[in-house]
Amino acid sequence: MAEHSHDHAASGHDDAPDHDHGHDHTHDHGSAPAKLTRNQTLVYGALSRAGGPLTAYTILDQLRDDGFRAPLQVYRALEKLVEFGMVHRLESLNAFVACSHPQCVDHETMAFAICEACGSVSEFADAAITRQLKGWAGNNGFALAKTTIELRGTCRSCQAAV
Amino acid sequence: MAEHSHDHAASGHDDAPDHDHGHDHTHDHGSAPAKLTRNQTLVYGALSRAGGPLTAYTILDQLRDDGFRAPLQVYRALEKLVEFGMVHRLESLNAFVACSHPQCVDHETMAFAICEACGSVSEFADAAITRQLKGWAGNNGFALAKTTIELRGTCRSCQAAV
DNA sequence: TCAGAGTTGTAATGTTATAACAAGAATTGC
DNA sequence: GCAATTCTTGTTATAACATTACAACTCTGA
Repeated sequence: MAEHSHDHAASGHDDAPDHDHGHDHTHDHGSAPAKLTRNQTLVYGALSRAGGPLTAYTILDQLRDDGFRAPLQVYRALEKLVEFGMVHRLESLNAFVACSHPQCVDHETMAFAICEACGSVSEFADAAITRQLKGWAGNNGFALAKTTIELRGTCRSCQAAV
Repeated sequence: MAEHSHDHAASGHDDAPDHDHGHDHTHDHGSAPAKLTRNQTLVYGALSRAGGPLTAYTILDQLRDDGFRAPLQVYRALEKLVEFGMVHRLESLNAFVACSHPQCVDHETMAFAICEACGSVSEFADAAITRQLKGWAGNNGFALAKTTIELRGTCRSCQAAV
């Protein structure tokens, strides 16, 4: 797949995320729980360490030593992590990436710019786009549940490296 | 999958498209050729008839009687049709849909609203969104090649049918 | 301790997509 | 016409991505 350089990356902890800092807020729209399960922690750790998109099967391979044997172990963890807003699925890549946004930013209308040369992904939110899409939905009586916005192209550094 | 009601639908021809009306324009950015091959015609016909998204394997099944035996026959035709701008790939569905726009509208920045209840797809273009995305790309030195915008939710008629 | 809910392990299978290779048509230049 | 080239096709096999089904385990609260 290539190098990946995600904005996220390791910011101190090379291991699993420090998921247990107390606040047990209970608004149920998909926010992170107080505590992740072992498998969820392992999968999230793999994605954080990678700093870029990984496929479920790549994650599986990386977690063999931790006892992972079957795809479903990965997919189940990913499902929850996506639900929690900690991980995003990149539809055009059939891959998953750790969310690079600190706190509870929207999570429903993120956009991703995927470099086809190096595989890096930049995650961003654009209020105008969000507004525009919600506007279309409103005008057309469409009850919006989730939005996928993915840009494919070549990132700045890969263009420079010509 | 369910009913599908694509804006496109049959507008006179129930059969393969009338791909041979003379004009041999030669701007090579992915416009339709003067003539499609047999397989391309069959695949495009299946998508037009369906009036909504089909997976490659569904198309394959529909074309058994026409001599199709292997997925590759479908994928190869789809690849060309997408290149020509006559078909779009829906990433979040792993499916394909005939383009519902008459002529050479952008084709690079279409958006799709997919009803999760009935499977219908509405294709639309929004200049403001396009502008906004190109703006982000410009500001971030990202050379934009292709954009995927897919809305998931419930269409007006499916909401009404509660 | 028991019931229930959620999580896990595992095998099998389903679905989507491509690689590799051989052969068949169409186009071009002569 | 007839090569040479190029594009398209057919076919087999395989890779890559994802889910169903079922049994067992673990945690929590009454």
